[in-house]
Amino acid sequence: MSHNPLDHIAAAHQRAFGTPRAAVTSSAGNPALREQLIDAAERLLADRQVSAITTRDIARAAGLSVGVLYNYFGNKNDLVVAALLRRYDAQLAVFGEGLPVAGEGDVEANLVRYAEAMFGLANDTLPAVASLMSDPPLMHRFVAEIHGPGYGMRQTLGQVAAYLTAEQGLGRLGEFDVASAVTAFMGSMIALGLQGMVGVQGLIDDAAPDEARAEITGVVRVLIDGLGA
Amino acid sequence: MSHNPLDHIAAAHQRAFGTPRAAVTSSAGNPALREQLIDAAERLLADRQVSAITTRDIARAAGLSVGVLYNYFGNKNDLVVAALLRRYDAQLAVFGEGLPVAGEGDVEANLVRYAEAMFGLANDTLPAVASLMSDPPLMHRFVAEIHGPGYGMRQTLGQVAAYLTAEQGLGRLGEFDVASAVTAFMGSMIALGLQGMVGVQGLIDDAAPDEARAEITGVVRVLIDGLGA
Amino acid sequence: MSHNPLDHIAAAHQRAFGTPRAAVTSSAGNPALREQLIDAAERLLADRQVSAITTRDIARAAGLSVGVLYNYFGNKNDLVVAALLRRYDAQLAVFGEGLPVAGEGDVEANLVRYAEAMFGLANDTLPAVASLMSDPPLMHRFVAEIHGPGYGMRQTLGQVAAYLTAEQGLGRLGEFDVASAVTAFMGSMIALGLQGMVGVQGLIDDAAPDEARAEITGVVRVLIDGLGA
Amino acid sequence: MSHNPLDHIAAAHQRAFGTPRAAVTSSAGNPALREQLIDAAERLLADRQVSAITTRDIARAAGLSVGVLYNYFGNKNDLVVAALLRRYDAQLAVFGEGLPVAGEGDVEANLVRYAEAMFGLANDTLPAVASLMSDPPLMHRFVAEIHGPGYGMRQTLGQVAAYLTAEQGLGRLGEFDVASAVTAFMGSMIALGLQGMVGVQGLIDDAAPDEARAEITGVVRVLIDGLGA
DNA sequence: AATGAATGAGTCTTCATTCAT
DNA sequence: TATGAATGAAGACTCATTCAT
Repeated sequence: MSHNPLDHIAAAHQRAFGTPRAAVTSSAGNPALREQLIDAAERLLADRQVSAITTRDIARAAGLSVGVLYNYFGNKNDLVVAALLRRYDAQLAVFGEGLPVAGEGDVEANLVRYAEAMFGLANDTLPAVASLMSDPPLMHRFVAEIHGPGYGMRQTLGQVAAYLTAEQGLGRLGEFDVASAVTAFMGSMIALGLQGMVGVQGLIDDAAPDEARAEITGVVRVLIDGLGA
Repeated sequence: MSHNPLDHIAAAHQRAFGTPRAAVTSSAGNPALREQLIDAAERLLADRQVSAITTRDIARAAGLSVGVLYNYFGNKNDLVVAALLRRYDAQLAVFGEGLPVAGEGDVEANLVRYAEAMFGLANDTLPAVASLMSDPPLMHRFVAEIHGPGYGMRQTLGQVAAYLTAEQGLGRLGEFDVASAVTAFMGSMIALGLQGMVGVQGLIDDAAPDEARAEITGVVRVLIDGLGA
Repeated sequence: MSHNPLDHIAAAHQRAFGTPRAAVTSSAGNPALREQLIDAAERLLADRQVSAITTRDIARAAGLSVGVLYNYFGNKNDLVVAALLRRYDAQLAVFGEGLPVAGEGDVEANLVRYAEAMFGLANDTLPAVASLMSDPPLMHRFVAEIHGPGYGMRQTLGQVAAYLTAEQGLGRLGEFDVASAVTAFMGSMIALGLQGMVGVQGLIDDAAPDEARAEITGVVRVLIDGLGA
Repeated sequence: MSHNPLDHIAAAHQRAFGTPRAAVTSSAGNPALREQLIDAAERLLADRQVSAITTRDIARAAGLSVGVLYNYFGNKNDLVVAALLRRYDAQLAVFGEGLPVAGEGDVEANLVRYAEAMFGLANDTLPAVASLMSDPPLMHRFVAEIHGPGYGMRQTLGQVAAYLTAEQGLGRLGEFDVASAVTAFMGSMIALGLQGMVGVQGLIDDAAPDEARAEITGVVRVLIDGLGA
């Protein structure tokens, strides 16, 4: 149990958030401006896709000129990656908040709450991921960047894995491969998120986004009970 | 159970794939050229994302001049949608092939084969879907287009649903909500697919794409057995 | 009187309309198709400006293929010139119809009717002239073409000149330079025509196009009475 | 007579030419560049028609790059309108200069000088107006733009109207409708101007542009004496 | 160091003209 | 000879990046 490959993450997390990100680009004098730019880009990223954001947009949103961008970042992509990372971090940071602790409450109810958190994460994260897929080099840079210890989805999923492992230890859940279970959990939530993203009547099912909640419960039950006879 | 909302799909599928697709755009004389253009676009779509493909690229890849595109399609997007649909159809067409029939063989082995097929589908389909996310209007056109009877992912998932339902009827699987099970199945495969897509070491786990097969089996087992005590 | 420089025109007119236009281009087999094309172009010219008409438009309107155009005309402009000439001829042909004869009726009323005819001509003709001004080479070709004996505005104005001269001979009008009078008459009507063309509130005055009629009468009176004390 | 609707224009004129034009488009930093672009466009407008001028042409003529155009104008048409207005203003500005005052000199000689000024204006203005006729939306924008107080041809014609009215008041000209007289005057000069424009041997008469002067005198005499017995 | 105007390559689209059938 | 699909030059406009101030 204590050997789950995801166990080491909490520590890594602490380390990671303590140290500043490796400088993506040639840094310049005023760190505040760098932040201003990232903040602006992050804000724009919430509404639009990467490809729909121009350097002018970012500069205007930051209340700065386009030129400064190149004082703090090698190019537009460097800034976008930084903004994406910040966004990502913010989303992951809230993930764990208020999630049930192993051994407390009803297991099924707890799992539903975990599922809901994962569903929210998928909804927040998927657009950015999709956005990056349009730009493979950018994607790879992003992935390389978040792959440092303590970053990324693994972090988050580590919490899920830890919960499942703990409940197993308490005997409140059966024997199963935790990593696979995490994949199934997260994947189900991604699938649910894609539905709502793709239009009123989605790629996967007809359910409107609002009905997602109901579906989450259904999926959790299947995952708990299994398909077996 | 025999009333699962996905039940009617198999029939629709047959109907749909028998009739040719409604013409997406204004057509011109030589159908071969139209195909040539779609083929070229489809080929490019395999490598690059939608936004990275120019009309010149397509024309060059097709061995034609740029102007010809507008003899067969109203604009670049019309052609791209056509190419995307073709890609999609080709992928869906092979989906059903050689999949196990309910009642035959071992249930778990059958489910692994279904899972593998879904995994392949996710791998083939996700890039295009991601690509479209960068271009919401195009995405909506695409979704509207594939939403006709007999189209889309729902079709395909219908086959999975039908299999699960049939095995339930035969008593080889337990009681569960088929739609939720399909979501969990497909979602797990999407999650696995995303891993491989996102770089050597993925968003979700560290497994290289090659190890996916092993993971599929693991996930299927979890789905069958469930997490319950 | 018999020496007015416009006198020779009537004869020239007869000559001109008897003989076919000098072949503008390499002619081809079927004269009917040539006409079909000119007819189609002429029809389109009534609605749109030269620059807004494509070879495809003409071909479609003629019920022919684009290629045939180049069998009967050297290029698009040759056809346009031919159509413009035909249009022009048709407009001039109706000009004389029903205009008063010298010596009959009231002179002022007669002049108003002439003025109205000129106003109508200006309205029909100005757009085409303007259209040609956007394309100097085309303009020059057109002008060269209509400059043959018996063509063009001179023809028409010759009728006005003849009327004025005749009334002078009858003593119903005073002594004045007929050519200058024709210029003043036609010019006034062109000015009135430009007004209506240029928008609700024109370049020259505020009068709406509908009020033109009233203005015509006013102008005619000024022309008759003169500005002198 | 002192209530002729054109009377108020002189004052408006003074007001208008004192204040800078309302900004036609989104402006950018360097006003000199804006001028450079307008100057270049204006220069090109002297030779070619609107439709024959490309953004590249303007940029090259201005010694700038194409992109800069969009820093100072929303689009090509905005710049063209600005250039057209500048051309127009320059022409109108000189119109009044050195024109005779009512009560001084010989009335006929004065009218000839007015006529000559109008002829010059027609020659300078007509090409642009014709140019715009090929592009109705552009024409309407231009007309709307020049329709402000103190703008446009009406302004200029107001000076003519004022002169005529004043001479009437002094008893040096008879009774006639001033507005109609202005139309006849301006129209005659437009007709004369069109002749020279339309080619060596024109639409209306054969006179070469150089002979225009002689014709002006002839027309003025007719306008003064009238056609009446 | 910040500014923001200038740059110009690159995008989609149109259309007169050609030419194989 | 008629057809109409193919061609490709040209047009307006965008936007990441540079650089003089």
